[in-house]
Amino acid sequence: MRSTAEARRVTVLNTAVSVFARAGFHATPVTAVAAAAGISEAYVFRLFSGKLGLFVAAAGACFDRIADAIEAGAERAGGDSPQEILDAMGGAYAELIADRDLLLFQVQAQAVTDIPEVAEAVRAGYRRVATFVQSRAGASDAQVQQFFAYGQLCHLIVTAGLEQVPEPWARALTAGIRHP
Amino acid sequence: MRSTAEARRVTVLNTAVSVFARAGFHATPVTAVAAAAGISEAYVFRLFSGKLGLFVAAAGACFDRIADAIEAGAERAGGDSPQEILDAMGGAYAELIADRDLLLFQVQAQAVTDIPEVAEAVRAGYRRVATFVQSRAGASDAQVQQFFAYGQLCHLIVTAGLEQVPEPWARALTAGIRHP
DNA sequence: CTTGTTTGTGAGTGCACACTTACATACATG
DNA sequence: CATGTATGTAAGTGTGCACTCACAAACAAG
Repeated sequence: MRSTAEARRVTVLNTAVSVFARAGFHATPVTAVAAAAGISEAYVFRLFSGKLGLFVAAAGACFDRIADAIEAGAERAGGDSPQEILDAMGGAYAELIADRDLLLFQVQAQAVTDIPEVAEAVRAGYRRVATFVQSRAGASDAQVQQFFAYGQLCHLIVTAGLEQVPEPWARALTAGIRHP
Repeated sequence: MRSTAEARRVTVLNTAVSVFARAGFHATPVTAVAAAAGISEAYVFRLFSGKLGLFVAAAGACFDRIADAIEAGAERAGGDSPQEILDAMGGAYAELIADRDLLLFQVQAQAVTDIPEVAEAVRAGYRRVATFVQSRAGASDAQVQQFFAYGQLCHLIVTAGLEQVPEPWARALTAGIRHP
């Protein structure tokens, strides 16, 4: 016994977020997650109820980390106005996704929402983040909507690699987005 | 000989967009596309260079249809101001994606941008649409950016099924989005 | 009708991968 | 030390799927 099962689950989940982020649910064999976590494939299947259970749990971990980062960002806001708090949250989010894993995992999760369990996990994640953003910033519906619209734009920018494209249209889409 | 190979390719591509849209690249067997197109799997492999070639070609067809719709929408704009033309384009896009296939295909394509050929196809698609929107509407960079940000928000709304969620946060995110 | 070309398919082949089972090893407790 | 329990794995098993190949049927042209 090197570790407790619960501690293993936590480390496996964090590596699962990173590994699933690259190639997505269907293109990522459980072996890849197991190898990255340093344990055997068989043990992953004992820790989680199948590949789907692992992915859904990883989605939970992903949104947990996002919610925590946004919450911490709000604490560092320069002022009390909704827009100032939203900007602080956006900045914290931009810093968090600099390593791209959390952002890409969200994209991968949205791509497999034809699986009901995944769709519910995605809704639960955005429910948590959206309700917190709205209540903590005291922002209007329109401000919250804009916050998430530009968040989703980041998904396009990163997946398409637009920050590497020097053409004018790409510069227009990436303008003002903090180091994505 | 029932049809020419070129005509077959066109019909296969349009069915491929619909079929890939549902479960994505890796979870969709070529058999599924072939069956939906009413031909054998073997013939699909003769018409296209492998599953990846089929998917990339389908991406081209997808963005072709989007570009055409936006172009047609611009013609029906109520006025000449950039915002009016953008609104007309947005309306045309909203109508087009009512059947969800084109929208979901974009999501699936963005999810497999770890494959370089797909990433390039996605960039080419958005390059075409973005440059047209900017030049045709005469819109500012910020207006173009906003146009695409809210377009990407539609992806989240549809994949997560937010239009079916009666809770306040979901209403905020979907407010003003035309029948997604 | 014969020969050639294009359209089309049935029947494989080989491999990757989700999931299981039987077994091993560490640690705790009496 | 004996027994029990939790952690961990090696070695399968079965299936689904990308891709191929040998072959058939339709059409064209001489």
